Amino acid sequence: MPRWKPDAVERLQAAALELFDEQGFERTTVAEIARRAELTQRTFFNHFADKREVLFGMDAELRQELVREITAADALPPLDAVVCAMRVVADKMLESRRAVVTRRYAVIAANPELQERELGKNAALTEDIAAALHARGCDPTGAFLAAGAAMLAQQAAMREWTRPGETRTLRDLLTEAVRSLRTTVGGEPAEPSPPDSGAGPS
Amino acid sequence: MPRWKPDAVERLQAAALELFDEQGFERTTVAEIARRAELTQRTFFNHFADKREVLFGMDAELRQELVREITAADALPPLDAVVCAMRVVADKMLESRRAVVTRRYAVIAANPELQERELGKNAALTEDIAAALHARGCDPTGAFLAAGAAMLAQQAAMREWTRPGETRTLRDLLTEAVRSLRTTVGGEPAEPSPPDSGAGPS
DNA sequence: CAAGTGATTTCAGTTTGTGCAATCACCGTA
DNA sequence: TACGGTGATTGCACAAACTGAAATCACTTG
Repeated sequence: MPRWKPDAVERLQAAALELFDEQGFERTTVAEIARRAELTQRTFFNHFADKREVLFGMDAELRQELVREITAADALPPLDAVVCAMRVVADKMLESRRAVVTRRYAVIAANPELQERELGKNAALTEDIAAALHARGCDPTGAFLAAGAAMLAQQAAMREWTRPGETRTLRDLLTEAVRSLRTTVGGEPAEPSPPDSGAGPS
Repeated sequence: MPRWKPDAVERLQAAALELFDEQGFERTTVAEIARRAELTQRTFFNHFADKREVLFGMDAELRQELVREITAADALPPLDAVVCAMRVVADKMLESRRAVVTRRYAVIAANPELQERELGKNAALTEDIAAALHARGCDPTGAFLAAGAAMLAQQAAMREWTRPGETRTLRDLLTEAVRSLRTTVGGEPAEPSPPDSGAGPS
């Protein structure tokens, strides 16, 4: 007979998601999560750096996979390479888990602290993408802008994808978002050098 | 004789910036900040929601000013309106305080928790910008993408502007970043359609 | 001059997060 | 079989972040 029930990490993650969903993030204490997972508070902090981190488990492998796909898409220009990689990851790792991802997304959307953590994860991912592009010959600023633009489209797509009535695939929503972004950013008759302080009304 | 020394908030902000700069964010305790400002820990938490917030004071007025400028630049297309407003705000509120802003930026860059908070502030600002654009007739997704793109350029510009040797103005760096973003996002050989503004890059 | 206001303080308490030592089933090895 | 090492878990003690409630008291207002 094993000394401990297996899958402590998964049990903690599941308990946390349940409790956050039931009563909110702030009203849930770490001791409570641990109790429901039949573990102790101390064990929780052995597995997760802090209370929020319990919701961000699959981040590492997702990031790893994405970077791999980017370096694989060597032929395409930067933004296309990233978007292409994102489509692959969307199909391979997100599309099948739509229910869980949506639930997690709702929990995060309901709490500012969790939103901040997600923004941090996204920023780290952006840096990784930029690094992968830089390794391919992009200048640092260009790499950062391309990575950021791709993440922007990804965010817009996720917003739609996690909507209650939505049925389109994340892949399609991402493609649509990229097209929209290209329209918004690209097709503007802007004059690059207004004399000073703009031709503003008022 | 007044009962308390005036400007408690400013004193706390100054003390916090000093201490974070001297010994880092984590190694600085709230009690320590309060002591240097000749106040108590409880007073600190009366003025700031948490330890990080003490560094993000001028956010509110900056946001307010930016939104006003955006609604003022009614004639321009979305992205240009936002960038134009950002240039005004850069000139009016940032350029003169380069030293302080750079110092604050360095402190934030040195600590993940502070970076998360800044990302949160930036996200909130993005939402405000998107709301202002939406009020002008943009569709929600388009507004979000335009706001995000502008913030992306702004971030890239800030990175350069706060570099040790850098002498160019934030306004110029922002303009340059926007140009770079338009090149990165717009000029892709997948669908080459630059019908106007004949200066095709690459 | 009495009453009210509001920034500050004190105090007691909860929660997060950490360091350290102890437990004890499991595993490989003699 | 015996035996020592490994590693996930736990208990305990503790710093630090935050919170609610009540008290203080210069200043303001009527």
